[in-house]
Amino acid sequence: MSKITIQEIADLAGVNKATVSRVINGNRNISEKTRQKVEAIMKQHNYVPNSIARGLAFNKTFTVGFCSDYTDKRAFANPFFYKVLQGIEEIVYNHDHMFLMMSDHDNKKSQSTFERVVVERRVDGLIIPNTLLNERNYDLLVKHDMPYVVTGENMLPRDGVPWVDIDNVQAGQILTEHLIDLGCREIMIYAGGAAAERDKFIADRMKGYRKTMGNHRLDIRIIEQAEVLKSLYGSKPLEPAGERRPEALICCTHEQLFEILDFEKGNPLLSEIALATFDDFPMSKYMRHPVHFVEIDLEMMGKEAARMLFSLMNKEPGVPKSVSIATRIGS
Amino acid sequence: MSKITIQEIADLAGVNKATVSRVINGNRNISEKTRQKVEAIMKQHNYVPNSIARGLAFNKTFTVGFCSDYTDKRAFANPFFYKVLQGIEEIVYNHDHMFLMMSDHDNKKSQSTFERVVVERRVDGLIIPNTLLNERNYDLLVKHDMPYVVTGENMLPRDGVPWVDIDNVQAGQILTEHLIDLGCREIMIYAGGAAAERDKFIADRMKGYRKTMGNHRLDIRIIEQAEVLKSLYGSKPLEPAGERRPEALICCTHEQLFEILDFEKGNPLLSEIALATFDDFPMSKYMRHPVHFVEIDLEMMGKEAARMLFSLMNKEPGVPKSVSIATRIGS
DNA sequence: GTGAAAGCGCTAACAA
DNA sequence: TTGTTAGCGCTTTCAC
Repeated sequence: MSKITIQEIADLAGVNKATVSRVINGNRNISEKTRQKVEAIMKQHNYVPNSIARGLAFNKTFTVGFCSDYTDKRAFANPFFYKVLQGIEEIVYNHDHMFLMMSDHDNKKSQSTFERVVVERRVDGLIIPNTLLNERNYDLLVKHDMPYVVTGENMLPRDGVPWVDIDNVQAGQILTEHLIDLGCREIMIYAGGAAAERDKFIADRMKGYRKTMGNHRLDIRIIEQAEVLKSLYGSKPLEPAGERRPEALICCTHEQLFEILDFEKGNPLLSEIALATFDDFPMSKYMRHPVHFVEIDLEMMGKEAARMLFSLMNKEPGVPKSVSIATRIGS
Repeated sequence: MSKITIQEIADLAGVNKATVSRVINGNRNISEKTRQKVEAIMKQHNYVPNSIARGLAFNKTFTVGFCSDYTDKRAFANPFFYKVLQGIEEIVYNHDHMFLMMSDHDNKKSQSTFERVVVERRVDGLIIPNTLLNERNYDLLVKHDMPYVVTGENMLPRDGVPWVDIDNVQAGQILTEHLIDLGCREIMIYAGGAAAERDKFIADRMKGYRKTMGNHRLDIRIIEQAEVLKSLYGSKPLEPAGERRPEALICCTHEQLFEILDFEKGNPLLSEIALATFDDFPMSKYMRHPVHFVEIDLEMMGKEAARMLFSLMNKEPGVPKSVSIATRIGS
């Protein structure tokens, strides 16, 4: 079954298929009588226009794509990553579009998936993580005039790249503020080696920390290596100020948090420190060492990205080129 | 740009577009010379056939869909759910198809997303969770002759529904076996009220437990309510056998595990018991109360589902109507 | 207000 | 081996 076409509906209704098309597309140049008749027939036969044919005629796919970074296995393995998808998905379907999800495999043959999707015009717009926006992909998008939005702050030195990210500076601030509220004064931040230089979001979180500590006239203490923590409890601490015991440690990423947690075993003194990090996860309340979290609304991030993309696709004027999403302390 | 069509390539090569089409589709009835010339032109102009037009001509979309159960918020919120997606995605793109992901919103207007996708033939095949295979959707799939595979054992009383699931009986067995290996003898299983009747996978896990306990001539102890655990340590235990202290407790789902963990706080005695459940998660090693896990290869489940779907789409003979995937004890 | 016809970009008979 | 022609199902001028 299911092969019912616009022509058959037209025949059944005794009209031309152009008329049926007008009904489908809500064209107003049509008598109420005809419209009703055609609609009745369509309903009766459960007629639904073939989206492929429509796409061909409109030169549109009514589909939005999301391309994840396959090389970054962690991203795909990260459960929270998917909250973003969920947010996107909701907006996309509210706009009566479909949602094509892919990861950027290099295909054995010829092109990467990303390239294929752009070049074949399988979608009308694309959302990609900032890690995927390199020179090559940027050029591809521009050349093919494909609307897109980047999740995570854009790192490519190009102007006008639309992106959506959480406000990492603000996140660093409220987390630090929260620890201060809790009574901590000696608050350290673990930046993990060169990570802060590589990843701007880490640098931003640190900036928020710095700012808040400054506001409260508290000393900034940045840890580069977990090993440093050991000496903090020695008889001769690194800090010239002497015996100031650290009370809290902010980890900029979950990986860093894990590193500290692993490190903790050989270092029981660490267990006296309040641990804190960004982005809660389901099992956090059952952890051996309690951890303070910032709540990051990744679903909102997905939604904002999708909204921005539709604005771009519709060529709406005055679309902001970037959106930062505020975070809050989890309850 | 990017608007280059088959016709223009044909003109450039001085041949008919049918000839170009033959080159594209690897038709062998073509001279090597012409093929080379056409291929050169295509390459030179980065020509890629428009997938929509191809789809229309072939009456195929080269796309496979996955529909998640939106009403089951837990499923979408469950991080592990996405490992399945990852598995599907890999197979789908290896088959040179696209992957359309959706959840089954009821659309404000007219139909549900699921229905739209099936009816508009947006995909050539569909993977859906068993929770979504109700009478209505089943009829829709059959009526529209849409190939599909179900993840999770099929619960709808229909024959020939193709499904992929993990082997829950086997999972129950190896988890029980593992606890026995660890020296536990008094092993309980927490089935959580009417859950076992509602969800077959719970019943299956219990079946595996029963079987293994029987093999080892150990007593089966099924807990229906967490409260029962309290009395086990009382002076007059419920069990007629008297003072047999439970040594391990198997929780059939993560929700049950959480329930027990929450319960544990008011019940310090519980902390002596070994806890076990199915399907590991990233943070498990940092939990206050160590938990034993069965490793469930959800990615494999996705892969098998996708493979089965392609077999169905290609009308291969002798496709097995269901696949059970073995689990193992995590390291 | 409605119909006829051309065309979206591609494939697939059928001829030559 | 290649070109011609007729669709695939829909939209959209342009007449009437």
